[in-house]
Amino acid sequence: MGKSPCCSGVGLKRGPWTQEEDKKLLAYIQENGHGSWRTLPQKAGLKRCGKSCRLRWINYLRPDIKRGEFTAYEEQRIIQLHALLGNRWSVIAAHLPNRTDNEIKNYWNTHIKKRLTKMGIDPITHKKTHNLSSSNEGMMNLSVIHHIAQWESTRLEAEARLAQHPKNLSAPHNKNSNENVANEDSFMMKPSFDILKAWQSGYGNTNNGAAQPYTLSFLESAVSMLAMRESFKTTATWSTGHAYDNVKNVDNIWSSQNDIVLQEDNKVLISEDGIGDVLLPGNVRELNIGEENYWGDFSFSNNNNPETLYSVVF
DNA sequence: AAACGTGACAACCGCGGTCGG
DNA sequence: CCCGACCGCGGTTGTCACGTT
Repeated sequence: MGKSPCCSGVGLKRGPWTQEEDKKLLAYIQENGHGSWRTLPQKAGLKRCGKSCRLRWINYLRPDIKRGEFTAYEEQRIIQLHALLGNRWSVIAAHLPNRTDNEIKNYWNTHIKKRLTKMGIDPITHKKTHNLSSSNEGMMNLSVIHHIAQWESTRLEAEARLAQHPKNLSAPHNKNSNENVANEDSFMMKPSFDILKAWQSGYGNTNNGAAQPYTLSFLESAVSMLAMRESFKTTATWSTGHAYDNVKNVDNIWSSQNDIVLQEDNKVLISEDGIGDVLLPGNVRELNIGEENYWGDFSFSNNNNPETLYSVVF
């Protein structure tokens, strides 16, 4: 369409913003709103192009932006959303309150991408790329296997939903972004949120130093997780006061709510008594989590219904 | 202390979609 | 319907801070 480059105008400033410029932009928008970005710079007394102003506002000056390090919860959420959505940063950002798409994109490129690669996971496809040979091989493999299984699961579910309701696939870059997100929440995003519930109870320790338990939820998956089942096959009777009371004889022991606690020293305490909440001496197993994969993963299956497999993420 | 390398992230660029005349 | 202006997105680059040699 032959558009002129936005920031090539004569006399327009480029590069890092000064405090003075920030003040001018902030003051103008707080007073008048941004209106047309094209005309804003002149009105605000800035020698910048509208595009540059918009970017500065959206990615830096906006008052509702949350800055600082990403929490483990946010990181997990990014990974899961990326597995489902790919590089649709704006959609991913819509599900991480107060984070910008640019910030998430940068964080992905500089942190998460490298970590996944190191774990032997292709950050684009979320599939395993090679065998691991680190000292944490066992744990790393579990993590990788689960990551892949989870990705496959979300992908298959999303595809199934798409096949059932193709017309519901909203067009990208909808002008009305809120509407767009709402559609995805109720439709495309559902599998992802099922998984994400696992992290919603918080992370690590509380302010007073007490261990904070996780609230776990489970995603039924049709994906074969044989490798993981073999690794952790221990038959135990499982009975809890929680939502899965009716499930007995679970292959693996990690199953009820509130009985897994992540400690600061990268270990996980697991209650074997199935009571949850209270980790009684003698009924606790200690489990090392790989140095960087605090999404250390486990699954268990229900012997009464071998077809039903669950994934647990913490 | 200087040069160099690396990581983090802010900022820019070009493309495609949307809207209004 | 067409076309140009505008906006928003994702990929890429630039800049700075910090660590290492």
